[in-house]
Amino acid sequence: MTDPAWRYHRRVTSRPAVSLAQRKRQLVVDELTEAAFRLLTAQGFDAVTVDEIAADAGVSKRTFFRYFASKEDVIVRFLADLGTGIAAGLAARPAAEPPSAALRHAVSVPLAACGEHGDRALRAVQLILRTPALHARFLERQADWREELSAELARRQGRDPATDLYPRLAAGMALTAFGAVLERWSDSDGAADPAALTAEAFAVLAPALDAP
Amino acid sequence: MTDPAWRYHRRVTSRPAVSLAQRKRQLVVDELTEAAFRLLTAQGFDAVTVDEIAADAGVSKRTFFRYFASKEDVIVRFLADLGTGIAAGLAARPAAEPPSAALRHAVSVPLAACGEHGDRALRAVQLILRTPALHARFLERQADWREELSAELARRQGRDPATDLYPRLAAGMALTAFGAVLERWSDSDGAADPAALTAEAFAVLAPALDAP
DNA sequence: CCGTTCGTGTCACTCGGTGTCAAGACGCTA
DNA sequence: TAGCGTCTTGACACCGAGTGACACGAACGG
Repeated sequence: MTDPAWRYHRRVTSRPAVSLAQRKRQLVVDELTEAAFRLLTAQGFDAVTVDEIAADAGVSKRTFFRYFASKEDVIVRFLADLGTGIAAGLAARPAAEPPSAALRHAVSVPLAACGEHGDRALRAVQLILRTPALHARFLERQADWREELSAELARRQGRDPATDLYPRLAAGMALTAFGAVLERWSDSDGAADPAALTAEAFAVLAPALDAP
Repeated sequence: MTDPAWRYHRRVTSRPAVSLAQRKRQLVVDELTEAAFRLLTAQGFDAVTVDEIAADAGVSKRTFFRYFASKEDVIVRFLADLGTGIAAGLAARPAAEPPSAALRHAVSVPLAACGEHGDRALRAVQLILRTPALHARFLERQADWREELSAELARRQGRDPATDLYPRLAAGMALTAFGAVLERWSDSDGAADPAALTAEAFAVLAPALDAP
């Protein structure tokens, strides 16, 4: 799950690039995720038990918890994985770029990934935003992203995060924008353009983000 | 719990101002909250069961859940109740006041209440910020506050929340400041001054909050 | 004094989540 | 090909959060 790209590797030598065991593990992950999505989106989060998801995927409940930390994890990971690269995305931006533009690009990475996945990502977002338990877990993840973003911002601008509130606030603002865009996108059933919404949101935040 | 002021009413006629049943209920709430605080702060959130809290307060587990929706609720409610008035606090500010100042005052209300409760509030905040399960629930509450704040901001400025991102973003910024202040206050073991931190945070946000 | 209402404890149950263990599949080596 | 260690799995037992049902007793109203 950490690097989905492996799935497209092809065996070129007598030894496979990825082991059989790895492929089997990925197969189970996919099957479980698929089953969870189908059942949860159809019947609601609370109406489906972990046993049902596991049975639908053809494994035991115990095995489910060997792959996912919690019932929420199956769904949240879908988005959460997208956000892990957010701080790295910021680090990749040129140092001369103003914070508002750099942060906008960093946040656009997971947002763009959302758009690509199309229907699956949209349903995940809608399910998360409408289910309190999932929403809570998602916010927890966002708090982790905020720490990373904050640290990277402090490094980038040579600020001391222990005394200076700016990095923490700027990271929070960027994620506020992220959340707002996700909400609009979800409410519009995918009709709204995430990139346009992001630009609009950062236009509002820019005066504070780029203040001297 | 919705109106703690009743506790200070005194009986002036032959009929008590509040019924015996009400006072008994409040007594149970206090006892349960007290027990939860003592046990959870001493041993950690996961190391204490609801049965233990209930037994310590002299009631059954079933009764605990008649007063609190979940184990997290006992602690989170402590802060959550403070935040319910945030939107009302904003509504009470003069219409001519710039958003940054109005929001700062609105957010200061629960923050000031924190300072008054002294040690109890500090321990609650520290427990919440250090316990993932509690943190998640707290963030959920904050999301509720954000909706209220957002609606009140839209009303206040005559903006349409369906098309205009500003109210949603401004509310998010205010709560980002709130969270940052809480974090600093918690990390400093109560040494930092919430009011000063709040002023500092809103100085950063003001350019975006008050932009034309 | 009696019927009603309300709060409570007990019991039984569901479900999320974990520890343990034995059995099977795989890879390596002789 | 037989044997051996490693990894994954399912089965089972178990804990704790949370809920529904019911019966009991105390307070309230007539």
